[in-house]
Amino acid sequence: MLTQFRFLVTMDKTSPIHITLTEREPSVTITQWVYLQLRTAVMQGEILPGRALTIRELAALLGVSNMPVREALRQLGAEQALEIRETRRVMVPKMTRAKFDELCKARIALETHAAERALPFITRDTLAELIHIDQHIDQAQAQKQWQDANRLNQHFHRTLYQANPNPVMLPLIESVWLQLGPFMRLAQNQLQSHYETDHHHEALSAIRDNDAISLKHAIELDIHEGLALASSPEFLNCLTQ
Amino acid sequence: MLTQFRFLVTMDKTSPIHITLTEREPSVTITQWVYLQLRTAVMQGEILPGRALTIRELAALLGVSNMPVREALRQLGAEQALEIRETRRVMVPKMTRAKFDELCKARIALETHAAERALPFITRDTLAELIHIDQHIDQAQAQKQWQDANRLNQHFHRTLYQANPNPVMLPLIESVWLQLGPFMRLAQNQLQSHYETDHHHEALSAIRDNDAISLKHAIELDIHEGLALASSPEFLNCLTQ
DNA sequence: TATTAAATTTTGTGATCACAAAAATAATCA
DNA sequence: TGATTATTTTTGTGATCACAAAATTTAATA
Repeated sequence: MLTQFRFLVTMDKTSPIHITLTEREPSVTITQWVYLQLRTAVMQGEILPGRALTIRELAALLGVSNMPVREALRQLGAEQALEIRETRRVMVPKMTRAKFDELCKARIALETHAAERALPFITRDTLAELIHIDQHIDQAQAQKQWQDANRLNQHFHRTLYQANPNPVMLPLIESVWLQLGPFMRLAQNQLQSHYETDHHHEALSAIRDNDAISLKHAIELDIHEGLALASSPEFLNCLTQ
Repeated sequence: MLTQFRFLVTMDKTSPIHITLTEREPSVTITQWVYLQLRTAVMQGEILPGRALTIRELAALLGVSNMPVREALRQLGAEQALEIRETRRVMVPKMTRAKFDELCKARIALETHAAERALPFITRDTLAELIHIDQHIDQAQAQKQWQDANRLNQHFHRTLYQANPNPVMLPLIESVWLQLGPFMRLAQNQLQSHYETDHHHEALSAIRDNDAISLKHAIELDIHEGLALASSPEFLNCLTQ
C-alpha cells in the first residue's frame, strides 16, 4: 500500500526499459537517431510513466555515449513528451483524467483549425494521397494491425495539415500526439475491443466539396471517437494503476 | 543588389549580435541562464532573422563554454524559436506575410480555446490578479514604455490560461509567441503609432459574468488588434528588407 | 571578369572527465 | 520498530578535445 503510494509520487528505476531499436543510417546523426528511438518508445507507451530515465542508463541501452542522449532528452522535454523535474530527473509524465480530457479538447481545437487552414491548399494530388492512405488504414484495421493503423492514421492527419504551405500548427499538434500517445497504447492494451471506424470518408467528401464546416466536423468526430475509450472505466483504471 | 539577394537566401555572420545580459543567480544552471538570455534576445528581435548563430560565437559572447549553448539552441529549436537547417546551421527563422498570417490565426485559435477552458477555474484571487496586471499595463502604456507593456500583456494572458489546473495549451501558445515576437518588435520600430488599446476590460467583464462566448470574443479582438499593424504597408516592408 | 576547383578555416558532433548535487543506502537513535 | 541522520553511490552539469562535415577563402581556369 505504501509502496504503491510511493510509486505514484516519486520516481522509480526498478522496472526494465524495453525499446525495439531500428538500425541507424550513417547519414543521420547519432543524436537524431537517439531522439527518434526515444520518441517512438514514448509514443508507443514502452516506457512506464514515472519511470526515471537517466542519461547513462539510456546511453548504455542504446550503445552510444552520454552526449546524444542528453540532447535528445532535452528536445523531448521541450516538446512536452518528457517531464523534466526541478531536480532534473526525467520521466514520462503521469496522466490524470482531467489532463487527458484537456489534451483531447486541445487536439480537437488544434486539428479542426489546422484542417480549415489547409483546405484551400489541397490539390488533386494531395486528395489522391489522402485517399490512398485511407485505403491502407482500412487494410490495417481489417487485419487488426493496430500499430500500423495508428501510424497510418497519424500520417493521414499530417498529410492533410501540411498541405498548408506554412504548417505552423503541425509541431504543436505533434506535441499533443506525443503527450497522448503512451496512454492510447496503455488503454488499447486494457480494452478488448478497438474502434475500427474513422471519419476519413466524411473528411474526404468535405474536401471534395470545399466545405470547411463539414471538414472540421469530420475531424472533430474522428478525434472524438478515436479517443472515446477514454470514457471507459477500464481506462480510468489504467490511469490509477 | 546581389548581396541583398544572397542575404535573403543564404546565412550571414557579418552583422553583430547585441544582447543585453542579465546576471545569473547561482541557483539556476548555466544552460538555463543561457536559454533565457537567448530566448529573450529572440523574443525582442535583437537577432536578425537569417543571421547565422554559431555555438562558439554565442559561448564567447555569453562567457560560457560550448556545452550550455548547444543545449539551449537545441531547446529553442524544438520550441520553433530558432530554425535548425539541414546543414545544422541555426538562425532566427525568416518571416513571410503568409506565415505571419498563419501565426496570427493560430494565436487566436489557441488562445480563445485556452481562455474558454480556463474560465471555470478562475477564482476571485485570479480575477483580482488579472485586474492588477491590467492596471500595470495601463500605466506602462500611458508612459509609452512599450517593452514593459508587451511583457505585462503576455503576463496577463499567461495568468488567465494557467488558471486551468492542466494548462496543456500554454507551452504551445508560448511557442507561437516566440515565433511572432521578433517581428512585433521590428514592426513596432517601423511604425510611428502603437496600439494603445486592449480588450482586457471586456475580457474581465466576461469572466465576472462567466460568459465563455464573450471571453473568447474579447481575446480574439485583443489579439487581432494587437497584431493589426501586420496589415500596414510598413510591416510588409520590414519583412522583405 | 565570371566560374569553377582546390585549399583553408570554421563549425557541429560526439566522446571523456571532474565535480557538485541528488538519490539511495546504511547507521543511529527514539 | 519507525523515523532521522550520516554515508555512499548515482546522476546531471559543464568543460575540453578530436574529428569530419560544412562554409569560406584563395587559386586556377575559361
